[in-house]
Amino acid sequence: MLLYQEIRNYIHALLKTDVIAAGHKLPSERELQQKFSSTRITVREALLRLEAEGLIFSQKRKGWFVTPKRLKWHPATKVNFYELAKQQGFVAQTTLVSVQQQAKLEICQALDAQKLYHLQRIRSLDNRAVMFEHIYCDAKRFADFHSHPLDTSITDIMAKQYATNIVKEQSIINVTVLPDEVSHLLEKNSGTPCLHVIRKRFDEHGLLVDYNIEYWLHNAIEMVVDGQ
Amino acid sequence: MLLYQEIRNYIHALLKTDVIAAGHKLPSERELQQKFSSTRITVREALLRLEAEGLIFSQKRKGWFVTPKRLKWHPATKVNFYELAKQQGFVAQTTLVSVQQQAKLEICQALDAQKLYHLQRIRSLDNRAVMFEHIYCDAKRFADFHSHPLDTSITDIMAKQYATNIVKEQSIINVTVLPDEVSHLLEKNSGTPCLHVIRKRFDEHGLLVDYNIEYWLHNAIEMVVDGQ
DNA sequence: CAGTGGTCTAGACCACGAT
DNA sequence: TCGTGGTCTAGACCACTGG
Repeated sequence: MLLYQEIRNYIHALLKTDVIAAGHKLPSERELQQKFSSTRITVREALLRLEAEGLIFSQKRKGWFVTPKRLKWHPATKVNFYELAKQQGFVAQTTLVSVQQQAKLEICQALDAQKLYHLQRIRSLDNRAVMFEHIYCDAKRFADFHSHPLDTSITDIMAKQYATNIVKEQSIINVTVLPDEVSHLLEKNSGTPCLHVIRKRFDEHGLLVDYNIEYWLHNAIEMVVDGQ
Repeated sequence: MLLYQEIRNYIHALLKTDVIAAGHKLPSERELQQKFSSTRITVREALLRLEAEGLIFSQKRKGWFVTPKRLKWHPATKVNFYELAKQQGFVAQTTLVSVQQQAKLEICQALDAQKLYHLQRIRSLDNRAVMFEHIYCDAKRFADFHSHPLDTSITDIMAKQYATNIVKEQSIINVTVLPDEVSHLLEKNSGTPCLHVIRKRFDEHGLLVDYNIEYWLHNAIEMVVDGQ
């Protein structure tokens, strides 16, 4: 049996038997190294695989922790993040990182807009940052958008303040790693796995309302897709 | 700038400029080590991140290769794998690994069956194995199932031979790593990232028809989900 | 057979966190 | 200040691939 597999199995067992509960800290790399008379490289081999598996995650220079349960997420239905989280026993939070007006060519064309609002937000579950998103929408259609509380539901603001309702959406989802700017914002290491989601939402006339790029930590969600 | 980031950027550039085309081999780890006056550990740090990103993959002891383009997959619609692949310019293939009759308790209950057919199959695109699946269905409902060509479309066989049509399905999707048995079958390393899909399919009476567990290489597909 | 990636040892220095 | 993980060096042996 490979050594890193033994270490992996050992930690697996710790998690399975709830010796270490969700959110709690694992023994340090050096402790594990001693326990298995090995080296940090080999210990990290095991830890990185467990991270890829979604069972543990690291916080920069703080340690390795057990991943909390995943949020069940329905990418095919327009859901209110807070509602969804609450139903599943999480406390959800949204932080507005920045609001800008700008004009990214490709997205302007998609939205048929001259100028864009560009929001950047972070979403957290139980105080754990799990998602970063860019939201782009037409600055003309949503005039004075920044005067609304943009750390709440954008869908609600669009519906109530701009009589704009989302009736259709499309998501394109890839497994990849966080871009370095995003890993920095989420206080993650470079190379952290994630789900990259491009989400387009349309109104009743079939017009594109907003264009969103989301990065979800791969271990924070479970997707549920109903079909046909 | 970190050394492994430099190596990563270097390879990024090779891919971006098509110096190395999809499916082709990267320089060996030792070549890269020399080029950057570094060590294999650091080179592998870069390669593993590029793998997590989905840009390259390794074949055991053969080398690192550039990932071909991803198959666009619609988990919310029942699709014919061959059709889908063909439309996107891939040659698809299915290999039957095993057929058994058995009685796994949990799945028997879900299917309300006494005995199950249990198929194991591998699916390939352009001769690259990209998915492993378990298919479970009621052995009584699908009597003599094994007498049909089980390396073709199960949906078709059920429709044509058993007058059973799928009208609804649900998928639960998680990002994780291949279980070791599966990584072995797909000739992948232990710890290879994947999408783990549990797919349940129902007939017009709302009865569960089959229960599938799929493991897709994370770099082989892109999910497209339409909503509302 | 030589070359490849997979695994492993035994160290080191650093930035940052907790205290 | 001390412990943490993040990065890096300089080697090694092995199983397996390919010619």
